[in-house]
Amino acid sequence: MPPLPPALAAAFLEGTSGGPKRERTHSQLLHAAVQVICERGLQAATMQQVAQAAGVTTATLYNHFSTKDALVQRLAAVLAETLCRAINDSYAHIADGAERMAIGQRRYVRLAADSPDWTLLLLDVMTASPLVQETIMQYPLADLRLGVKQKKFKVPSEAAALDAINGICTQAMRRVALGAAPAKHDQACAALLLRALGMSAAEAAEVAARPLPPLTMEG
Amino acid sequence: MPPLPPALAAAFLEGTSGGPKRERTHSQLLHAAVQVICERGLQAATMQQVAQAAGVTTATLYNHFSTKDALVQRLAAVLAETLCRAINDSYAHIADGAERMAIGQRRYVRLAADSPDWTLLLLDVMTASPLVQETIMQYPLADLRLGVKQKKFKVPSEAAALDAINGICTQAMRRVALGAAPAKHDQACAALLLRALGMSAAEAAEVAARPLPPLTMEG
Amino acid sequence: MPPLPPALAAAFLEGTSGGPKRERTHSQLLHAAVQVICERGLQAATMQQVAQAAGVTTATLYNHFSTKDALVQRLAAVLAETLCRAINDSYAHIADGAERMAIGQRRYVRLAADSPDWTLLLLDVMTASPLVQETIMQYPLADLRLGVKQKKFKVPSEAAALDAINGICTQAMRRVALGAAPAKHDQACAALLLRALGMSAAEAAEVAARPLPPLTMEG
Amino acid sequence: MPPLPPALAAAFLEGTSGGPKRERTHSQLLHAAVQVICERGLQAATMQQVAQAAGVTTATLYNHFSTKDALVQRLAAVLAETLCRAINDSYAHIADGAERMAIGQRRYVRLAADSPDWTLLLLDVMTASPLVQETIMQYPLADLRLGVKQKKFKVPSEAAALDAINGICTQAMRRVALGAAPAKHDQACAALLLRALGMSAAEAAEVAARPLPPLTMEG
DNA sequence: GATGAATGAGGGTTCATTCAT
DNA sequence: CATGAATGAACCCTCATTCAT
Repeated sequence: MPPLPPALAAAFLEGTSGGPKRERTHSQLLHAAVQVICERGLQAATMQQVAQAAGVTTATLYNHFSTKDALVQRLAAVLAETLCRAINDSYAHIADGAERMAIGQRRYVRLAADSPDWTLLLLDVMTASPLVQETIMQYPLADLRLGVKQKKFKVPSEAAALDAINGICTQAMRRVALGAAPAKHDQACAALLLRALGMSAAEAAEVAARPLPPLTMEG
Repeated sequence: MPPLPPALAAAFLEGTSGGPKRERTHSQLLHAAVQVICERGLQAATMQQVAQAAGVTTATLYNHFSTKDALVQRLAAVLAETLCRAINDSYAHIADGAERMAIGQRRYVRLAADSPDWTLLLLDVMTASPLVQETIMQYPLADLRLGVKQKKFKVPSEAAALDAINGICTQAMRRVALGAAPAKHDQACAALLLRALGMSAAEAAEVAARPLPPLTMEG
Repeated sequence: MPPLPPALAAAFLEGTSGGPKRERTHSQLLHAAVQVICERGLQAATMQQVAQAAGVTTATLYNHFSTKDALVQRLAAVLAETLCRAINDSYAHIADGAERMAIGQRRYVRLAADSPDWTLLLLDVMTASPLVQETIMQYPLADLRLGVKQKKFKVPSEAAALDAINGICTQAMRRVALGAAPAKHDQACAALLLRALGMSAAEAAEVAARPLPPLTMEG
Repeated sequence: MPPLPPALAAAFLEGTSGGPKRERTHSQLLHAAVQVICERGLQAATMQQVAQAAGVTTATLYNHFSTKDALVQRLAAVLAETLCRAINDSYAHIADGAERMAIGQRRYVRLAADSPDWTLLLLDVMTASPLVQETIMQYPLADLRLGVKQKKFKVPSEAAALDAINGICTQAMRRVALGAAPAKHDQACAALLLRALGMSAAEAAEVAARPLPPLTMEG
């Protein structure tokens, strides 16, 4: 399963082998979907391909997900859940809103370097699932508010700030995934983001350059 | 053609009536494509529907565009060309790189308010056509470099700056097109962008609040 | 179970609560089938839907009826049995073959007014089950022969008479069930039938207008 | 094309070889539909089978009939049109409403003897297409009214009379098609029908026994 | 006897695309 | 150049039915 980010594989794969049969199949189907969508793209991927990749018939696939859209939605939700939890847990011990923001941002961008295909899948899937997008944005939103309360950030509107956070991150991920980014793109983008949110250039650069806490699923 | 932004309609429609027959048909086909894609979405739109909307047979449509992808690419190129030229022309007389940047950004965001469907089409089409995206980005890139030369901007890397420009703008457009934006979202986002590019909060806010030059196609 | 004709519900429902477990389940399955087929139509109804309506799994349903056709056949038989017995019992005390014929006919037509969905189901199911149709026709056949023996009827052939009986009745039921029948359609059709079987117009009208004996399941 | 009633084949087949290509294909598709539905039954017949029988792909079939239902409706309409016109033309010269009624009825019943499969198709298709059924009933309705005006018929209600006409005829056709009818079933049923409509037994028998005018398409 | 899970076989429908005219 | 007509290749989805537990 090459495209799966190694750091997240463990968490996402959990349940593949244990648990009752229905849940095992369910997991296998989601994994097959990841594989296929990574290879062919979201809209070119077919239910048949997913079923075949999972080693079941389409009928079985439809027993678990009543439509292709339902499968995609569920996949988006699971991916988002897994990813957000993993990243967020990695900096649970950081109290500084600005640093939290920078770490989150940089983690996503680095993910794109580690697993380009997977990242494009994620971006595709998010666009197709506004609900999940909102779920994801809860995390940076919390950090944003924390930073504001700590007087690190000052923004004209929360909506604009969210657009900056989401927009810069998304764009950076896409660029990195496509292989068109210079070195330390994650830091540069994080610095720009912090500046957009109201920090001075110096501060922003410093916070954005701090070492990233490790990403483990065991914490 | 309700979804076409009125300000751009004239420019885009040019060529519909004049010129040799082949070019007229060509234009009509592109217009039909805009209509259909606005109504059904990029991927749900079919060649048959486009042909019918243009009042020709599919075979004729294929005489002009050898594949659906070619049609979409061409449409993207024309849309981008028209839009960029119009917006860029509107602030040709502005010498301040920062103000130029802000105006460009705000114009795009306002477009989303005026023509939500058309905007979503544009965003769709851009995602599907990296080449065109690059073309568009030439304009803000020039303004970015101008601002840097004028010491208004200071950025860690051009790539990061472009991601900020593109990302914030795209996200803001989407939010506005979906009707989820507060008032003056264009100004707020422009201000954030200018801050990201290195301006102080005060300066950024002032520049972002300056009146927008009118958008005419005749100038 | 709204579509079940109230007068027949009791008889049809008998066995739902009493008896050994297997028979109770059997009854419940048939009832579920009635419900589902009334709602979706005979051919659109699926075994899954029937099972779900009965609160069991499809596998259980298949434990009782080896195929969908078997279920339908059994349902047809039970419906016919229930219905014929009820109607026939209601005029057991009538000795006049012509009156018996008229009552039977009118009862069926009235059933269509009381329970249109159920009636359409019945017609569907009959068409799909010639054996059951023949079973039903035994009752009017007996009345026909009685009437002939009593010199009330005189027909060129039994087959033709049966076609008249069955055809007029079926058609009238359909019309009534579809809501396209005038008032007293049952009497009018019964009168036509009696005339077809050889009675004078005056006699036919008189017999067809006699009061219907009540339809009870207990008598 | 065994199941097509020879007498009607000519009329129905007209257009198979002449005319523009689209219409030729259209006709071929309808013929293929007749064949397939006769062999497999209405609901078991698939679009694929029809397409294959016509020697085209399913896509072509869908170019002509946008859904299976559309195909069936159109087929019903064409069959009804062909059949009604042929039968009606055959007794255009008869002025007696009763005789017209008897001829129509008998022709339909005889049709069932000549082409049992085709008849069952017709009955199936009619049930699935109430609009067409109404179209067909226009012809006997006209004869009914004529007979009433001529004082040959006297009926309690037009609706009841139509049910008798339609019901007896349908039932007789089915019985004959299934091979369960005695000799001269057409005459017997016609006589019953005329009696139902108010004629005396003697008159009815006499009218029903008159020779049938020939059924030619050339008239 | 009931169940959970799975499936084989196909059904209707779509659409980008081609080619003789 | 435009067209009418046709098509190949899937696609999403359904459902009667089975079998290990």
